[in-house]
Amino acid sequence: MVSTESAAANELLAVRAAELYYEENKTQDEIGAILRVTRWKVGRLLAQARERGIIRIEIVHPRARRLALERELGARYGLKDAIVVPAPVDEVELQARVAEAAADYLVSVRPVPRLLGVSWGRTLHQVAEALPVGWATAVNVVQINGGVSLSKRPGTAASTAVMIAQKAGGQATLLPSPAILERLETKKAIESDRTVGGVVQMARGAAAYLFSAGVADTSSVHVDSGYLTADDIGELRERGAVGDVIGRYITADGTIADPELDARTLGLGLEELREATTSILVIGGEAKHAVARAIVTHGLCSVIVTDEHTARALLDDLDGHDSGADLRVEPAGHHATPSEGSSS
Amino acid sequence: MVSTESAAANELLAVRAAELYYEENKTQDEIGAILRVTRWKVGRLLAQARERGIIRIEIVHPRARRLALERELGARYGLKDAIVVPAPVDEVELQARVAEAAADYLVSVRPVPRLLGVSWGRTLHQVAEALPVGWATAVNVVQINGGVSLSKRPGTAASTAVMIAQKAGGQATLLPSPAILERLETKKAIESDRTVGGVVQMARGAAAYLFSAGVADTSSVHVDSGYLTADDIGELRERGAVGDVIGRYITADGTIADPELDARTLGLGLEELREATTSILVIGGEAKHAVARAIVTHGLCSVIVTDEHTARALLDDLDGHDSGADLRVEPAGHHATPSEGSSS
DNA sequence: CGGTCGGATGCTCATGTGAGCAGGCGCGCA
DNA sequence: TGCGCGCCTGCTCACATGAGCATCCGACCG
Repeated sequence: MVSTESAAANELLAVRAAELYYEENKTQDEIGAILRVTRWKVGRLLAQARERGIIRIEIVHPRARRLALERELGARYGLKDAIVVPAPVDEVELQARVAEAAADYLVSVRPVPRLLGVSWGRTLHQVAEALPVGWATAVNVVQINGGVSLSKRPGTAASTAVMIAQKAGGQATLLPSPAILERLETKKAIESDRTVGGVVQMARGAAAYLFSAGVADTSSVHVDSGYLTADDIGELRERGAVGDVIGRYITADGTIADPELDARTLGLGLEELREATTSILVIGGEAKHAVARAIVTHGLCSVIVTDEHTARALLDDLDGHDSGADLRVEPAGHHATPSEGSSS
Repeated sequence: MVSTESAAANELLAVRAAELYYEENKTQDEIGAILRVTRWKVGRLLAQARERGIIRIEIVHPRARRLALERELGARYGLKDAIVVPAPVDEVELQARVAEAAADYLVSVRPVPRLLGVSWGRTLHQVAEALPVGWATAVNVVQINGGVSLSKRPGTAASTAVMIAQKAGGQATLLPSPAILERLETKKAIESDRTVGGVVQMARGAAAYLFSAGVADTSSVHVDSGYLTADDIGELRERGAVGDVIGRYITADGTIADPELDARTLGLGLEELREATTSILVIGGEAKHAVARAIVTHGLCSVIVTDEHTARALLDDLDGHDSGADLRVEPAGHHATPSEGSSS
């Protein structure tokens, strides 16, 4: 077969052309002279080499992004925006990068929200730290779910909201209440208290929300903080909980795992999150793929900031995961992205 | 320090620009619009990103080459040509690629040698196999050092020369003699035999030589073939031998390790190799760095075909090299390579 | 044997891109 | 404060490049 033979020869030519073009910075014309082909053919060889993946261009930088994945994610789940950072091998580094990216994104959000609702946790704390002083002017911050001032961990809950507000020269309004109350009556009582209910009311009016999610396991801050026991987590998992969003445990279906527990959970509800125009989910790492999937497939966020592994996991279709999305992978992104990207 | 801050900002801009340019195929003008800078600045950011190594362009293909290393090698050792292939993790694969590259090179040698002198060994056998049928027309081949027809290995010695000749539609002239004789007298006697001496004489007239080199250890084909014992190798190593070239063991200084042994070695001498206009060394793999160095530093080859690790080892300067390798790695290559490469 | 089709080839032309240069800006130094 | 000095900016212009098109060649089929 002559065609096979010439195809192989062409591929070799393409490799030589690519070397001369990308490594030696020669012009296509010069390459043509060297390889004894016309410069147009050189151009075609190079195009071919790029298509076939012979040439790999990679941007190696901690702040690099994965725009292709961002587009795919956004298109697949109808997000307003998606930010995907390359995943380093180191989990700690990964969390740092995601947080940094979230901070970058927050800075660039337009219009600048006058009031920003935030949850708390390890991730959000890192985001707060990554924000530059003066990242915005006069942005007030309100805490959207009950928090742990009692935690032994340095700077959780309150300090996160405060730091974000401070760095924007705004006021922070905290939610002075536990995340989960032991008795429903207590929760109702505390909720009706002006200082608590008022904050929740204020949170409902936030122009944007910034939140993360936790995994339903014993490493959760809820266990650390004493709101839940290992047994509680065990039961939640039996009910299909994959993780929590602003304190509320959800299943892969995006439904509340334990309504009774949820009723005792104080703060913004999932509906408010779903209906918000800007709700930014910051989430990264292997362990959180399941929660992340639950959140994006059920419209609980309009923006996601994550790492490329999580992004790919979200785009990979898992054939059989009961109840929920039954996604099917499309070959590749031929999405003719008509709109210009946003995020600068 | 304002400069630090703006430099960091610039770097981020460069990263964003690179992403949009290389991953999204946007024009510099478009990128300028997105990042709110002029298109000239975008051009400069991209140039900066390339310089700083933020953008990594790699050509992933088994037949790819390392032109930069080739140029450096050629310049450093005054070679006519150097062929460097990327090194895969797998040693077997590496040998295959080097052999393939050597075959490619041989095909492209101009003027086409009417008579080609070849040695034998595992490497050269692979080269012979990698040559396409009809790689040249009417190229005759002559064996340049004594060979093992007796070896248990399939297709060594004779078959290598024969295969190369056959594929070029030429005649192969073999050297019907052992590589190393036990007694000097025997060697002299056999050498003076017309059928042997004539071949050696013919070999001296070859227009080009193709050869590899062996390591001075017990895995050598010389040991396998029974020409040398493990003890012989031990003694050679004590005398500083790093390996053999067409059957002759040399030290890192490029001198004959054991003159007495060498006198009993039949075939072309090192001087003939050194003075040849085209002598192509095919060598790859970790173990052969020392021999390779001895060969190139002492002008025994005019062309080298190797892998990138070997190439880098050859370019790394070792301060004190007294026979035993005592390598010292230098930070990186800032070697200004002034001359344009040759190899087509 | 002649017709037709698909893919590759070499071209024209519009656009994209890099080199080189004048001006401006901020910094350091007196 | 005033005066260079060097770096950065935005520009012109020449060149490199990719899109689109007419043509050619070989393969396949009636």
